[in-house]
Amino acid sequence: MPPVAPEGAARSTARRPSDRRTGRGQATCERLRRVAACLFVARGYDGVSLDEIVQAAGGSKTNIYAFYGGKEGLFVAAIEDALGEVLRPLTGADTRGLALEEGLTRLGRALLDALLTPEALALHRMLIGETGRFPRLGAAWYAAGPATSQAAFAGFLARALAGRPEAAEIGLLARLFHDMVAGDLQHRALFEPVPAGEAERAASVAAAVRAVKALTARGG
Amino acid sequence: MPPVAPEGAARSTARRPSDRRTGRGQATCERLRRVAACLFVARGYDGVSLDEIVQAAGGSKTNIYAFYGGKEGLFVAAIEDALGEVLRPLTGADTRGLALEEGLTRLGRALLDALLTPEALALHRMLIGETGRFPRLGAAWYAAGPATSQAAFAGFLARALAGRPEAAEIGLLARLFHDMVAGDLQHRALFEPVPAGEAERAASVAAAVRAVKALTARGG
DNA sequence: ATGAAATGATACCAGCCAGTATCATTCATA
DNA sequence: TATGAATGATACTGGCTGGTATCATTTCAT
Repeated sequence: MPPVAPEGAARSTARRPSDRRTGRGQATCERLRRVAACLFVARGYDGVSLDEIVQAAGGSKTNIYAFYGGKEGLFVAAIEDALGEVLRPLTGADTRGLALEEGLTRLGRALLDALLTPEALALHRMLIGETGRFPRLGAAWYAAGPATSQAAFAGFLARALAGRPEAAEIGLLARLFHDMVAGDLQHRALFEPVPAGEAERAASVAAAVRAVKALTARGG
Repeated sequence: MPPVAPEGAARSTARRPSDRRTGRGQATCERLRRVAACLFVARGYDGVSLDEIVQAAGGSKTNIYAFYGGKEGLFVAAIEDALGEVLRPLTGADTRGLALEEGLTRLGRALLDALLTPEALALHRMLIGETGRFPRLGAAWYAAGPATSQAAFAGFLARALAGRPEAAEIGLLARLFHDMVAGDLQHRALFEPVPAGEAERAASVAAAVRAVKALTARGG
């Protein structure tokens, strides 16, 4: 039997988060996060047990409590990783020097292809379901997803339109373009097994581009 | 001990769905469905236990197996009810004889108010999460929600524009209008605790209406 | 090298849950 | 009113889960 713990010290034998960490420990820690992200994204928080994660990743439940404090901590860490991973392509398109139509088409298509990825859809689905329990993750998704891509659209529009509309109009245009490109296809993809194919994506982007051109042809 | 069941008959004492149903039974059956809908919508399939439903609704687990065959059956029945309930306002707006701007504004606002209801948002969230397990329900939601309201928009546009654009363009316009009105506000509402207020709703509808007017001013 | 700390494997606990069984009670109907 | 079916209450089963405890093994700083 261990000696009685001094006043204020941990009274149980629960493992405290380690300060020093072994190389092996670091590897296990990352493996756990990667595997957990995959499982959590596919089946949600309640749908995955710690035993399953451990069995797939190696290590042991002890690690989860030592590294992440518990199931919730592992979940948050894993999903924050996945967020950055899935939405990275949103910021990748290079539109310097492109004209309005060409640039919007490229940006819109990049958005659509990123959002309709199976990984992005699964993550989106899961986050919507868990927003009640983990509000911070939902906010992070919105910030990294729609907010980011709308900002990218706005930046391009400001350049391409060379200040013709007022700044406030630019933001609105960007939002409308975003919704016209992605709204319906993403919505349907969340409920159907097979996301829209090449033809539908191109048509959706083309329609949105035509709309923006019509909206900017006169004063707005 | 019951006599040995004849060949092919139910071998266990599990209660078969009843053919005759008592008045009390009918009442319990409906109470179970109502209460279950409320709980399932709020917390999802796994988040609600049969014992909890029974405790809140009265009756007993026996009823659930007799009336609905099990948890899944009760879930599907309850959610199908809720679908019809929540999306009913979508079809309520009367736009006969209204001009383009006035009619679109009224329809758009009706859509937005229906979609941003706490009940609709909770149902939407939950359905997205359970689509993997219950694909039929997701399809039913899309059909009763976006598809229905897009059809309503298309019907009005066809009347208000008096056949000016071709039919194919009408459908596209309706979809774009739907997405411009609801896309961003609904998306945000799914992740934020408080949905958009009066000012934002009016602004979103107004922007979408202006866009449609601009798109139809010339040939489309 | 060596010993304290980090890590791994495993068993365990308490609680929850879907589904079933059993028996008491209530209802519809003849 | 009498009777058989429908309904209600309750307990049980088998399985799973998050979290903890225990002890063996590995790592790494000294």
